[in-house]
Amino acid sequence: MRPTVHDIAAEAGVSLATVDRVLNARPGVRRKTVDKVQAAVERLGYVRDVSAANLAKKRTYPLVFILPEGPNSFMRGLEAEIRAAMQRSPVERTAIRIETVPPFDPAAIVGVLDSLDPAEVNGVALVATDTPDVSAAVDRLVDRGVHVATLVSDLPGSQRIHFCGIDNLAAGRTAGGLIGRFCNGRAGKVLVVAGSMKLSDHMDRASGFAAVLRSEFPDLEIVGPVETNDDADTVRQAVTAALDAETEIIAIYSLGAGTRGLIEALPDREQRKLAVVAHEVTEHSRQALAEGLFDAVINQDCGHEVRSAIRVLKARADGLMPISAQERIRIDIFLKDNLP
Amino acid sequence: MRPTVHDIAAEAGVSLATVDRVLNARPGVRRKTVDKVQAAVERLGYVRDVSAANLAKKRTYPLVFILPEGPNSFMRGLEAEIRAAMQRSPVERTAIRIETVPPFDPAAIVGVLDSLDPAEVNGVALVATDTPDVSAAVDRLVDRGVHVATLVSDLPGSQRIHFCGIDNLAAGRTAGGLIGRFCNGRAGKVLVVAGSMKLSDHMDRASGFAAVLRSEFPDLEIVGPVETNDDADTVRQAVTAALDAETEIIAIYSLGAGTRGLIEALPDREQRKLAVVAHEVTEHSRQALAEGLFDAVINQDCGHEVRSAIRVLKARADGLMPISAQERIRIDIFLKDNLP
DNA sequence: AGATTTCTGATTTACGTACCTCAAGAATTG
DNA sequence: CAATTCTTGAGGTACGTAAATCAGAAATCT
Repeated sequence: MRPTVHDIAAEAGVSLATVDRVLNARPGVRRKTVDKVQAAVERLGYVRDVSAANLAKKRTYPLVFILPEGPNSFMRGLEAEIRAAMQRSPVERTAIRIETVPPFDPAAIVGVLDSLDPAEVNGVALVATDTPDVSAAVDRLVDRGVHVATLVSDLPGSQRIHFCGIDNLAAGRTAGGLIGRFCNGRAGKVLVVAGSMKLSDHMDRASGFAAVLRSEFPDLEIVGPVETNDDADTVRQAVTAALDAETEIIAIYSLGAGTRGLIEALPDREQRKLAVVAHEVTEHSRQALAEGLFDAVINQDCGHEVRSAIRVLKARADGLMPISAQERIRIDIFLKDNLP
Repeated sequence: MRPTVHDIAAEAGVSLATVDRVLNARPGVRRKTVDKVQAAVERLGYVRDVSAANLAKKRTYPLVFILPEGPNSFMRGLEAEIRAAMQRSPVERTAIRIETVPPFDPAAIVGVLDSLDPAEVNGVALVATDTPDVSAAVDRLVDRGVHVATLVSDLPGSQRIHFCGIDNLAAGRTAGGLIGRFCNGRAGKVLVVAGSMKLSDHMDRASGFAAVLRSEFPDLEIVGPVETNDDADTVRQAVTAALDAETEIIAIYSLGAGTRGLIEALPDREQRKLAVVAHEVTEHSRQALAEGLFDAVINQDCGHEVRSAIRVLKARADGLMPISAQERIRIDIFLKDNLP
């Protein structure tokens, strides 16, 4: 039978109330007594029964998610996952609110961050543009006692407690490794299409990609990155223009969104053998994979990211440090052959 | 505030005791009353508070894991994950026992299965050889009222309730897609190294691999599969012999274990440009990837598999059906660039 | 109708933790 | 030394569900 607080009390030779004070870090216990209790906890291997604890303190965690509005499939998928988490609210004792802001609009994010009331909000997860004003607004919010985690795209200079997303440098390297191997010895140019260099995830992917090409595949030369603001039409025009202008392009790495535009711009498979790697499994990219138009798609599981963000924010609200090893989000690689 | 059993009782116009009888499927309630209560549950959107329920019924789930002994790194990793789950036993209310058997020994598995007492064991997860005797022993155990799940390698003909593992056909296809693209137009032979065709996971991988090569990369011809019983020394000898005999081999797909042997048999990267894809991230394969000796490693997260097995067996012990969509184990692809 | 069986209500206890109050003991201060 | 503050003990209630008992009501059968 696993030990209870009663067993700890008996073992330590103190009362139940004292054990409770120690376990919940309440004041009014002498240092020596605290040690006695903690020793007893160690000896008996006591672990708090989370079920019972949750039952007793019927605490709820008010959280806010901030993400860009607009047609971006990935962001809409992210929103769907947040809504799924809201469905689980009664079980997880969360109260989640979603705030959407215009994409690529630092000022809008700052506005939302500054409007949050620490009395009503326990934690915030946001998809941020990596700009100084957003960073400052995050720091202000943290100073006001709200825990902040970044989602999908990081804010490295800020006081956010955690980044819930993939290692985008590694993602870029992976794309480089794949494209390099898919081109397999052929020399030529690789078109890199990005959304915005204001986003740290796009920046990181571009860097990682360039690093691998430079060191491992020196015969491949990068064209770009072309910035498209993740807009499908812009992507289509940019890719079409680049393919027309540069006949030596043998591969494309699309590290942002607007995948539909990329697909529309791609020439027939037979005409021109391009190695294509894109990001995020969506309806469009899935079909492009299946049809052989894309060779690989790098994906981040936004369900994992949302769940991780909630865990981390809840843990911090309880004064615990998140176990970062457990919260690592993996980079998924999909070929047509392993599409779920 | 979310509704409680008391609210249900009031809403349905019955007593708490009756609500309890209905919710826990206890006998002694008229059909009409059951409907009334269920209607009230629907109306109020009642969901059982798992914390409170777990607290009240202090049930434990005795489970048994059966897996092969021996030096196989993957199996030892699996065992480590099971032991990690045992650490969580107090929280998850499980009582897990591990039984190891000699590898590739159906009779030993049968022996263990037949020795289990339904009174003491609630569920079994096993890494099975796909042979008729094991299948029959599983069916006997199921008939005696013990829930059985297969782990890593399936037993398709049996009455196991669930397979906790990856889609190995898709894994084989993925390997085919990767190797096909890595060879990129070159014609030649591909050596396939397997552990044992008694294992359904190895069978499936080989089939999926062959299917993709046949349909998408007809210039690549399969040599093998060579059976090695997952023994490193046998793998080394087999690969060395094959490479000596067939000078046209340009790629290797190792779909089983004994990865150390494969690494030892591989010629210097410079000498002979081989595309190599293997399975499972272990200490050896990780290093081979990092050194550029392997091009890709396909992995299954055995931590996920163990946790999934426990969830499934617990759910079945409570008479619930597992949500199969949630229990799908993903196929991980690792390059040197995205190694965790 | 009465006897019997089948349902239902009312009530209680337990699970392990959180959190509260009140009183009394111990330690510290002036 | 007394006055004060700090620690501790004892005891209680609450959380929502499970599981049990027992008496009484309702339905079914003879």
